[in-house]
Amino acid sequence: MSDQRRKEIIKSFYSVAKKIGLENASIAKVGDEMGISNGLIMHYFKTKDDLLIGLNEYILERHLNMVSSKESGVINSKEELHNFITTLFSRKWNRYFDDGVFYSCYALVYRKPAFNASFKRYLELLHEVLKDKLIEAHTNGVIKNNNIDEVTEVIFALIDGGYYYLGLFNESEEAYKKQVDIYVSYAVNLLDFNPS
Amino acid sequence: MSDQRRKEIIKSFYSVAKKIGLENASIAKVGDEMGISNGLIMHYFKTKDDLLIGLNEYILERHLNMVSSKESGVINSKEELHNFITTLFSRKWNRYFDDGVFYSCYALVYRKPAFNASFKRYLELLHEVLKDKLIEAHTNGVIKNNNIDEVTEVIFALIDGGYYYLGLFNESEEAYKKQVDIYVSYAVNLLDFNPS
DNA sequence: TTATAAATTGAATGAACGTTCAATTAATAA
DNA sequence: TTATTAATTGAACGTTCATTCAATTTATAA
Repeated sequence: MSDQRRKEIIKSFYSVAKKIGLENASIAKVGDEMGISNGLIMHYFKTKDDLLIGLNEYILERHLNMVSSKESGVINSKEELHNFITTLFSRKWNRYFDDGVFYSCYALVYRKPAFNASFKRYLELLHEVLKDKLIEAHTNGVIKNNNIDEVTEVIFALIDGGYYYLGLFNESEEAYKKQVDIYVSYAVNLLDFNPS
Repeated sequence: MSDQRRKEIIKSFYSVAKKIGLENASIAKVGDEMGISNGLIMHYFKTKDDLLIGLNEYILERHLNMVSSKESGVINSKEELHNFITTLFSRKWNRYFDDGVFYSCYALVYRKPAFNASFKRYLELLHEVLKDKLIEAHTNGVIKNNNIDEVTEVIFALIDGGYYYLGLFNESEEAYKKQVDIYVSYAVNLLDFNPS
């Protein structure tokens, strides 16, 4: 099956990029990692750019799936919503997920239209996930704020900006956790909880 | 003068990276751009990695200087503070400043300790600029909120997260401006202005 | 079994890469 | 002027790069 091989190649490309950086990940190294010839990779991807686009889509889809699956539960209480938002701020994602490769892909957004389109779609879907959760929380009377659209955007700016800043620090430091708490508490404050 | 040549080379490296991406900017291309031999570049930078580190420091210093110089005025009114914060959210920076190259550098933070240290220092100084402004505004009775440390961090998360998201959109779109307004208004709301 | 298609190989291509270095030119000091 | 140092050249090195392709193996269908 051709689609499966393509996915295998993308995964190996990702694994190589993780180790040595996206800018150093070459076709030959992916071939070595997989124990196949470089010619075979070129058979499934016309150019290296195609492979890169494939990797980008794979990464974004993977992240989106992880976030979506986390939110399977229904929001019926302040605690549940608080937990969900805390999860969004956490760095546990990057265990399945390399921050360096991710930002290397993001950087391409400014030069390669395919990356821009991919990222845009991904981010809009990601925001949708939180938005749906907040709507649910509002419907269930957990929160009072009904300006869900705006609050979603603001919370996601906090998430992304916080992630960017905290990428410089060590997760295990006390200062790291304190900083996350600040972000989470300001995010939660926007929601105007009903007394429970 | 040796230091000046080094800076010239870094600037040309930056200029090449802007055009074709940091990952494609080679020593030979920088030499071509400057009309000098590639050997000369290696004379001023032992390795390409040294040149990359030089570029990173140049970019961050440049950004920091631009923000610092913007804040020369004293904050004596709500309007002045509002203007300053709006400036921080704006994308006018990237006229002197390539977003793609910037994020490519940031991505290296996760693999190269020198980049991590550089970025950390830069971001902490950058936060300091806003913090000082807010302290000033508080001293001058413009704002009441005296939890300046936290508010600074939250506003900067909004700035960085907003910048990240809006990088996908066209600056001239109406939606872009609306989104910036949301970020700015939420940032300003944190400050608890005195009636003027 | 045989014919056809798909998957895979691996060598070859030319270009570009970072780096080294002996040779040359320009600038500075004695 | 001459001696010394610094700036600069450009060819050469060995490697790696993405890409091409004819040849071969493996799978599928008739």
